[in-house]
Amino acid sequence: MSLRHALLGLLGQSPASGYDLLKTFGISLANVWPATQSQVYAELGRLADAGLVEVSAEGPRGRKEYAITEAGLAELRHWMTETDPGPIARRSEMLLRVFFLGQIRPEQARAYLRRQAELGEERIKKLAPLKEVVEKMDDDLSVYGRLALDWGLRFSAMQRDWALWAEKEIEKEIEKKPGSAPEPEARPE
Amino acid sequence: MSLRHALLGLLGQSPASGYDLLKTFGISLANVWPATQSQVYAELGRLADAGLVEVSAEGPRGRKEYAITEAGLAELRHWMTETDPGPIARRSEMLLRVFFLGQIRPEQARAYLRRQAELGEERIKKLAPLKEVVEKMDDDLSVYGRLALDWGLRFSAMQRDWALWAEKEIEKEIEKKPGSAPEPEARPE
DNA sequence: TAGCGACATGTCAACAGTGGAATGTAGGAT
DNA sequence: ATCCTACATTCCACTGTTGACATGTCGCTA
Repeated sequence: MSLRHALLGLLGQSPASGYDLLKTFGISLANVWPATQSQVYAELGRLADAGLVEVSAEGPRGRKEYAITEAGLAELRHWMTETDPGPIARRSEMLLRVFFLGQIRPEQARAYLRRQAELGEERIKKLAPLKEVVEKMDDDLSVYGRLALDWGLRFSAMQRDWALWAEKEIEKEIEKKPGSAPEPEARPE
Repeated sequence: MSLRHALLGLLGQSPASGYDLLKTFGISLANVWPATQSQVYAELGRLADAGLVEVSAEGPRGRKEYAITEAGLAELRHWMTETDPGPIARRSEMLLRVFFLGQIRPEQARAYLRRQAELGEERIKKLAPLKEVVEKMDDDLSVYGRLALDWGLRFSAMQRDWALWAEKEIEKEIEKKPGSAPEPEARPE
């Protein structure tokens, strides 16, 4: 139930409407905690019911600006300092497939890993330019957004290096026992 | 909907009952794709309805052993070779908090990152001994389980190094502007 | 032979997340 | 004056995930 804390965290920085928050989820938080409209508006309602946020202003078009309350701040700080974040990468489709690599032809398995290395490399290329953009943002986001960005960079590099290494491992395995390919492949039909 | 493919992948290696599969999810797949009883039995039923698996034998206690069908194999191979895995780490509570580190006192922020470094280190210590265990398993798992394990090791090391670095970055930030701590902390009442 | 633990499946309620549709308003440009 | 775009919220149906509960059987051992 961390969407709740994501919203509290955002409102802790400054009051905002659901619409504003949604934009943030679409940009800076998109990669760490995506959320949809339906989720955000619903959770804001629940948060208000619980007294953790309150409507601080109403604007045109029915706009409701929410601000965090004292209780909300306390909850936010408690979450940040007293509880451990859950496991990082609960599910990974990418790794799931690795377990089944023995069921396709070795060249296909190698291609898969090569592709993962490429994806890592691409991600680095996409993230790297953001570094300068983040540098110029308002102070908190500049400092902490940079930390998150760096995590992404390191992660992608690790992914790429691992995939490259893994591909070589499979190569070695092929040389060890050449004739062990599983049946040819789904027939064209 | 990758639980479906996880089951196909497992049944692609050898026929098994829901109970058997559940044990696998509890062990080797626990870290890449956890699943509960309810999910596994329900999905097996759906898979059978779709003709991707079939009951290959019935045992004592109502045991139903499922085997993958030709259609299932085709679907498995298609998934493995023709489709890209979804994004690796969709949500990360750990990184979400990083964005809000400016809202707690700098020492608390540093403590958080130090803790993340520790968790990475602990995870390495827990995973490293498994290397030898995996080495001794049946062939496919030995090769591919090792790849997955190595990913975990590299990931944890990356996490630890990043957190250590990030902590130093915050330290630098503190020195730059000393008096910027947000209000004291939730008061003890 | 009684009982226990492992085997084995099935069902249910609740919640989180996804995607889309419906509805309407304000403000700026033509 | 009109129209378009961005603003802004609400509702809904569907799927995936969790955890708990219910139910029953087999095989070993005390």
